[in-house]
Amino acid sequence: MTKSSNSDNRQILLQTALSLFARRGFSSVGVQEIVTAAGLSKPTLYHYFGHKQGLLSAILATYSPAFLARLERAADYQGDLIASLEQVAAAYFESAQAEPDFFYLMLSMNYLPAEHETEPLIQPFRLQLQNLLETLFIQAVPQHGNLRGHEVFLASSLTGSLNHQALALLKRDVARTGVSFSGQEIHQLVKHYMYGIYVL
Amino acid sequence: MTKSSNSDNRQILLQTALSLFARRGFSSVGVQEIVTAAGLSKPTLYHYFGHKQGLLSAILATYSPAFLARLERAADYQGDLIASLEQVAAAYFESAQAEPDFFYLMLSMNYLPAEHETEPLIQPFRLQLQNLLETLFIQAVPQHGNLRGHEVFLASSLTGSLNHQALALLKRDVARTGVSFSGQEIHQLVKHYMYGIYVL
DNA sequence: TTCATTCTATACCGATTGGTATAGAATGGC
DNA sequence: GCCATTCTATACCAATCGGTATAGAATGAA
Repeated sequence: MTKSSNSDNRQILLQTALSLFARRGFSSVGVQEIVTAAGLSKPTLYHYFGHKQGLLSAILATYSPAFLARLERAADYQGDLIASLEQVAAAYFESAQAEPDFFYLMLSMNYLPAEHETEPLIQPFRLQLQNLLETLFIQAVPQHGNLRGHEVFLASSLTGSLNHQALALLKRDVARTGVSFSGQEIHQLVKHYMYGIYVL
Repeated sequence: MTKSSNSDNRQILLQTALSLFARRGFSSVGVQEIVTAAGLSKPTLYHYFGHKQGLLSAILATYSPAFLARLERAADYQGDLIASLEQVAAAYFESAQAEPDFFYLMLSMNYLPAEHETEPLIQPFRLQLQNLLETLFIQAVPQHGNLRGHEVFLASSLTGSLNHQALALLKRDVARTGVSFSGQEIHQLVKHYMYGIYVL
């Protein structure tokens, strides 16, 4: 190599595309629109990402590791399931707050049709998240024997609640600068999840 | 009027479009692909639906009333919240089973970005569903005073759980002829929703 | 300096996008 | 029969789609 990589433009393209995809969806945003918004040209984009899907793939590769790592730390089980769940919920909402565009993109991709062109890209992410939560519940089985055999259901149900709650908050706060997730919502969600409706 | 309407082709186009939208998403399916799959031509489609969005709008107008009416009947509160919730969950899954394409389309549209071109079409549907469930919880307040003030959260959380559970089942059973939702999943979901994890 | 390599833009490609102008076929009212 | 209306197809529209051929600018290694 004789020329050091000028990855500034790569970053600009990545951010611009993320913003547009998160707001209007992958399929509805054209490559020309991305490069125009970024103040660059198509060959630059294709130099760094190869094709349109590669751009989305790079977005996932850039943001999802930190997201999943943070959740994995939060899901660390130390004998207190409630504490772990509250940490997971907090990490989930805080990640959404830290990278709202990425979070929104993940959220929408997660519910896309099975034969959608982006499904192969989101599937590993979904599986990792599901595994992460299942592992937490499996670890909690010794203290909570009644969980046994329900790990898949519990992980799926928790993800659904977190997603839908986050969606409502994102749509509600769409006009503000930052999305705010109060600790109250976290406690409410976890308490309801653990004890049902009678503790609300 | 001098010629009675031949709405067969209208129905064919509606069904074909529904099937394609449910499988690959609204934005990824072109008008030409729809009419080719239906064995018709573009002017026929534009005669009945005006534009591409009108086609999606007609799909919603055709299927959502029955879906919501069925849920409304199921959500009828007779003093037993558990019974109502089980009826709602059963109605939700049975509707998904009865019209899997429509259900999948609703599900994916529900989590699309706020500025997606189809958001105005799905918003009324989402609000009606949310209202329907909130009303149920409000009616249950006299018997369950601790619910008061949490109706919005509970309706949102329930929807999220139902959606994510339905998604998992749909993806799991994607290859089979019909999607099967066992009564076991319904009981599990409602019991967990009411009493938390300790009854599983 | 020379040269290989990286990066970027102009201009273009064929294919497809949503949508339509035109005209003809079908059909019911009269 | 005749006419109005509904429905449908061929052929077309400008615009955009994802992607690229070509060439030049920039830069580091030698």
